[in-house]
Amino acid sequence: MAEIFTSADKRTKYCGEFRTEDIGKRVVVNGWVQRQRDLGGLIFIDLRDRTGVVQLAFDDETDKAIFDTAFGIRSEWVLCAKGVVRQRSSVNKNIPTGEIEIAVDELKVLGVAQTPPFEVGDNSNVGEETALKYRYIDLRRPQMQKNIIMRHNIARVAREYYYENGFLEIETPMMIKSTPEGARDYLVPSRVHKGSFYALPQSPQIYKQLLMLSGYDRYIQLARCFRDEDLRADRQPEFTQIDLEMSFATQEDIMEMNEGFIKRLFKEILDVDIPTPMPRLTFAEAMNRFGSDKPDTRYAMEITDISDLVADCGFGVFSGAVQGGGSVRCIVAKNAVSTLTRKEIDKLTEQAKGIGAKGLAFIRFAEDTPNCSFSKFMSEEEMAAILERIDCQKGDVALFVADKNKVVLPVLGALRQTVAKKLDIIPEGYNFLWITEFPFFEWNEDTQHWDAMHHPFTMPMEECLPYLTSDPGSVRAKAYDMVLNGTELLSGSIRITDYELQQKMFEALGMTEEEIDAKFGFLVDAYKYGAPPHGGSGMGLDRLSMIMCDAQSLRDVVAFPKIQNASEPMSQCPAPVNTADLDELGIAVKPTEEK
RNA sequence: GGCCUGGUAGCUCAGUUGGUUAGAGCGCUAGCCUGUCACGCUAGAGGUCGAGGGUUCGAGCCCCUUCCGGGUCGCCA
Repeated sequence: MAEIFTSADKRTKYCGEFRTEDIGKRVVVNGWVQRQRDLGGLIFIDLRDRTGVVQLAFDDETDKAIFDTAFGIRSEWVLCAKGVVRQRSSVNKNIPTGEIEIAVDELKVLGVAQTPPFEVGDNSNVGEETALKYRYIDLRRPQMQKNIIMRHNIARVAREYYYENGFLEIETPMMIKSTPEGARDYLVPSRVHKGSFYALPQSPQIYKQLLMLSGYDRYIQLARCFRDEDLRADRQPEFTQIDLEMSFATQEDIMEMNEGFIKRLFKEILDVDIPTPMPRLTFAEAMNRFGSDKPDTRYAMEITDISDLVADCGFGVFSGAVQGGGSVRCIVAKNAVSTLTRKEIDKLTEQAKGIGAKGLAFIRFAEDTPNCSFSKFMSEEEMAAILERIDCQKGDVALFVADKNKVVLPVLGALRQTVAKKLDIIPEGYNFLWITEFPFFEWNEDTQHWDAMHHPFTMPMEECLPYLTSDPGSVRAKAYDMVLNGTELLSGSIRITDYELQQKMFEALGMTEEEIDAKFGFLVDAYKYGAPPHGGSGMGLDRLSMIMCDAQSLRDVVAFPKIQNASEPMSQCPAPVNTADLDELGIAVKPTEEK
């Protein structure tokens, strides 16, 4: 039975904060039992809170009743202990409080605990399934507490920085109109308007733009966003964005503002200097050199084009690709022959096929003569020219893809990542860069029309305006992504503020007058009443936290995350609701088909 | 929806070619122990081998179906 907590039981300070200067003081501590060690006539208890542990000591000086209580105490019980801080007779150098202990003379059990399903210590190694089912226990682990506190500090620095720079924090609605573009919306049924639905926002995009029209010229929000799409290690259906918008600002201003935040954040939290301005690559350059619009530039292994060398060679796969308007390109993994065995190359081939390549050609330069999958189709001169172009030497492995550029580049980009991980050549550190000049349009094979790559409110680059309808594929946008170690951390753009141009963009995207009016009528109207030039960005707080915590999954930096099927193992949501509630909403659920 | 991968004690895992009674570490319970700190020592409890079906004299292991995780592709304006 738990004892009652009174004001006299409040902690003097947190467990992890006691030091030698507290010796001799009478103190109160509150916390959870990390471990009880019973040595016979002597009992030690490590008491834990979010700052660390402190040792409670019970010995022959201790009152018999208290000693007996301590004897029965088990892991994860919640205690209030009072006593005098004293020097330990044997110091534990591994913990900050290791020089002292508390000689307990009063002890209250505030909460008893059943044996937990897993141990809370940092050495515990629990599967995610179990951990998430008992997330309230899992969150007690020091590593989790560190991560959650780190995330808090990132949010704190964000608010401090942007407030200091004149940004206003303004909340935008969580119940908004569903827009069928882009990701699937989470829908919220309306009781008052039966058959009608709100949507949870995928981002505050439209509302923050309207705030610019209203004159709140620097806006920030730590905005919750929702997307009903499949999960990944770095993708949760609900996530948080450091969302901002600036009026009377250029693309440069917005990028600088974000760089300033990152610089300050990394200095303050990790004491790491991030050089600014950050390097920049255009989208086209990033694709050509790294095969990705979010390249990890901590290592090289750049893509080389050998199309001109093989355009007329005897290997049909290569010459055919080039003559068909595509290309042949490769990456070279230096000193990789021992890691990239034939078996490993076969695996890479499977990966390449999975992403759309028809196959993978290779040179494996293990012996004096390179082992090459296509050398029999090549003359010696052609082979020599290729080896020279790509700088492939003994010990190296070169991987070639031949196809349309749309296939070649992303496949090599993916292989580059996989190979770098296998070779373990990715250095530690934080490598930021900007990707700019994204294409405005993206051809959608399924619907056979152009989609907006970023979103339809993005400003095209001035020099591209003449080609909006004549050559949409060439139109680039004033859009920019900040990339950190191969992760897209931020995405933003300058917005269209001319409603006639906006109208044109909607039309170029194949939307009819009626569609535009139905979906974005109010937005188009708003821009008729005096719109300042503006733009903004959204930075993924979860991803940023993940990288700064050196975590492998968003689940390590989100307090109560969803698992891969978008459910939550602890509360077991989503869950069916009863028929009466559905009736009130005017909703009937179709029975799932019998299997 | 596709592909890869996993499911054995409360937790983390091992389990050979199909062969007797399925193991280890941690945790848990009990006893001993006055300086531990991942305390130590002794003993003990604890199993629907995810589920169902099949092959076999015999299945944790092989086959089929299915459920549940994880990763990834599609998807994520």
